[in-house]
Amino acid sequence: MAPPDDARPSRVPAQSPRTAATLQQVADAAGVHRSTASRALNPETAHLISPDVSARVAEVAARLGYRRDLLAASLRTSRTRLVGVLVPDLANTVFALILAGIERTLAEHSYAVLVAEARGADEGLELVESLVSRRTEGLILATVREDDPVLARCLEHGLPTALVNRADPARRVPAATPDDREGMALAVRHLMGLGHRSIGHLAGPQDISTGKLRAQGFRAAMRKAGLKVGPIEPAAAYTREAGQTAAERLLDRQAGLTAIAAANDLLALGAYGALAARGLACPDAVSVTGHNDMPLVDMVHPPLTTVRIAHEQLGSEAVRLLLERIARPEAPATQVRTVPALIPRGSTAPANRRREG
Amino acid sequence: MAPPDDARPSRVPAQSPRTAATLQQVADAAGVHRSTASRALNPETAHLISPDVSARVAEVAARLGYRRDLLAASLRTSRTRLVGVLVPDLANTVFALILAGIERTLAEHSYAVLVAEARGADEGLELVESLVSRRTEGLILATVREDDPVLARCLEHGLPTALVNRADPARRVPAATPDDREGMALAVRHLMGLGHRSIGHLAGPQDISTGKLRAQGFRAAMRKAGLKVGPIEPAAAYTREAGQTAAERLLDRQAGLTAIAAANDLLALGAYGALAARGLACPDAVSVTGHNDMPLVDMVHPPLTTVRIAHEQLGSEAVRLLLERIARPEAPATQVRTVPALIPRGSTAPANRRREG
DNA sequence: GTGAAAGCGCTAACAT
DNA sequence: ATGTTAGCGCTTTCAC
Repeated sequence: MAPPDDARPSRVPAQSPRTAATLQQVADAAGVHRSTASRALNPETAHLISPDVSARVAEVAARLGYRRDLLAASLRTSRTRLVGVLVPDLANTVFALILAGIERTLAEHSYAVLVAEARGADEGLELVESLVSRRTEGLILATVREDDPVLARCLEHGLPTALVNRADPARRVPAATPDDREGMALAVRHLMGLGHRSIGHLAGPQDISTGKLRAQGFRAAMRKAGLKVGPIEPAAAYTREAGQTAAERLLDRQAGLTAIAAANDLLALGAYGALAARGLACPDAVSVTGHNDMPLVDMVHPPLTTVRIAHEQLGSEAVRLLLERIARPEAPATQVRTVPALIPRGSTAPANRRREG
Repeated sequence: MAPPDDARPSRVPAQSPRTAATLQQVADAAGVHRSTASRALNPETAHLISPDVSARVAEVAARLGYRRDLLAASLRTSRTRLVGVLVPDLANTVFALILAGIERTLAEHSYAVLVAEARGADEGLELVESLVSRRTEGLILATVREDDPVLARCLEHGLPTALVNRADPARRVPAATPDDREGMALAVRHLMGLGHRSIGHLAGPQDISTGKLRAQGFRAAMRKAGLKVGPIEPAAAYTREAGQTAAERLLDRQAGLTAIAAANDLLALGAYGALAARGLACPDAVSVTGHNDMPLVDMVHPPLTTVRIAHEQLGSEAVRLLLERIARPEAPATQVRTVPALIPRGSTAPANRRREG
C-alpha cells in the first residue's frame, strides 16, 4: 500500500519524530550493537570505532532525528551537567545581572542552570533537598546570611557550593564578592575629597556580608582619614522603604550631617525620600552615594553617585569557582574579590555651602 | 577497635550521608522489598501499604537520610517536572520580573525551572535541542519574533509550549501577553485628554508582537479620535540608544510634535535624551509616555508617565497555560491578555503651552 | 574494533 | 498487602 521509500534525502529531517528515536533504534537501523552506536556518537569514544561505521551511525542518527537522552545518560554516568542557583529575589536587578553572568558562563561549559528563589530559610532548605535529588553537580548561593542554615546543609551533603555576592566569614566555601570594604572606602574618600567631614552611613542588614563589610569599610576609611566615625544606621532590608526609614533615623541622630554614604543604591534612593520629606536638597544640603550602579540610577534626580560592581563578572567568577570545586572538592576554598569603581554623578557636591534648613 | 554503635538515636540525622542512601538500602534496612518501600514513601501509593510497614519504612528512610532520586524516577516515569524557560536577555528587568512570576508559580506546582538565554536564533535552536534531551515537559518562550524558527522547532518536536509577553499571530500555541493595543490606546487617550493633537509614536521592533500591536493600538486610537495619525518611527531594539536614535528621526520628521508615545520605557528614556539634545524640555515642550512601568522610572527626571504591565502575573499566567497544555496537548491554544493601567506622572503635561524652541 | 552483559535507581504491571 | 519481574535509555566493563 505505502509507496516505497525512495533513496533521495527526505524533505524534512525525517518525519516529525513524534516519539524521539532511541539509541537502540539507531543501532538497529545501522546494523550495529547499541554499545557501538553509543561509542560512535560520543566524541570521547569515537576513536575506538572504525571511521566507516562511525559515519554510518552518524548518518542514521541524523536521519532518525536521534537525540541523546541526557536523563538516561546522567543516571548511568552520574554526571548531570546541571547546576542549581539560589537567589533571594529574582525581580531584583542585582541578582538578575548576576544570574545573567552565571547563565552565560555555565552555557559556555555546556552546563544547564536550575534557578530557584529562596525567599526564606525554610524554603531554602527544601530547595537544597530538591536540587540534590535532581543530582545537580553543584550549587551557587546568592542568598547566604550569617550562620546560614542553607549553606550548612550544603556542607552536610558534601555538595560542591560557591557563593556569589555574599561571603562566608568562615571561608568554608569559595566565594566571588565585590571588594566591599574598598568600595565603601572609595565612596568615603570621594566625599572627603569634596570637603565633607560629617558623614553618616546608611548601612545594609548586618547579617549579610555586604552590609557588614561595607560598614567596616566605612569605619576604616573615616579612621584612616583621622576623622571621627560618623553615625551608622543599618536598614532592615535592601529596599527603598527600609532605606528611607533608616535615613530618617540617621538624620535624627546627627543634625549637622552633610553627606550620607549608603550601602546600596536602593537605600540611597530611600535617603532621597527622607531628605525631600525634610526639605533638604540633594546635593546642595546633603550629598548621597549609593552602591551597585543599578540600571537607571544615572537617570534619577539627581543622578546617583555610586560604586559600580561588575555584577555579571561576579556571576562568571562564581561559576569558575564552582567548576573548580566540582573538579577538586578538597582544594582550599578560593575567595575572589572584584574591583569596585566610583562613578561620580550629580548626587554629590562640595560641602562648602552651608545648609539652610 | 571502634566502639560498638549504641542504640540511642545518633546526634546528627545519621552520619553525614557521603553517599546518599538508595531505596534498596532503605528497603533492606526495613526488611521489605524495595517496591514496597517505594509505595510506602510515595503519598500516591502509600494507601496500598499497611500503616505499620509504612511507618517503619518512613522511619528508616529518615534515619538513613534517604532522598528519592528524581533523576531515576523521571527516567522510569517519563515525568521530569521540569520546565524550560527561554528569555532574550536575563539582565533586562522586564524579563527578570516575568521569570520571577514563572518561577514562583512553577514552584507551587513543584516544577523546577531550567532557564537559558537565547541571544540569537541559532542559539535558541540549540537550546531547544538540549532542553528536549533533558526531557523538559514543556517550554515557555519569551523570545518569539515573527516567523520564529525556535517556535517552529518546538512545534515539530511536539513539545508543549507557551509564549509570554510575545504573541504568535497564528495562535498555534497558548500565550500570555499584555493587551498591547489597549495599553497604547490608554497612553494616546491620556495625551489627547491633555490637549495633545500632534502625537508621534516611538515604536518597537516590528517583528516583535509588542512592537507591532502597540503601533496598531496607536493608529487605532488616533483614528478613533478623528485625528490624523501621527508619525511612527520604529526603533531597532528596545534600548535607550535605539530609542534616542529613533526619537531623533521622529523629531526630524515632524517639527510641531507636542507628544511622544513610546512603545517601551527604555525607548521613552531614549526620547528624553533626544529632547535634551535639542534643548526641548519634557514635559513643557514635549510630553512623553512609556510602557512597562519598570522599576525606578518613577524616580527618573521627570518621573515617567507609563503604562503598567503586570509582569509577574504574565509569568504566572504563562505557567498556567503551559501546565494546561501539558495536560491536554490537543486543546485549542488559549490566549490570555492582562489588563494594562496608565500611571500618570511628571513626563506628561497639558499641551496648551507653546513651545519656545 | 565490536558485541555481550550488567546495571545506574527507580516504578508499575503482574502475581500471589 | 507485599513480593517478583521487567524495564526506562544509556554507558561501560569485560570478552573476543
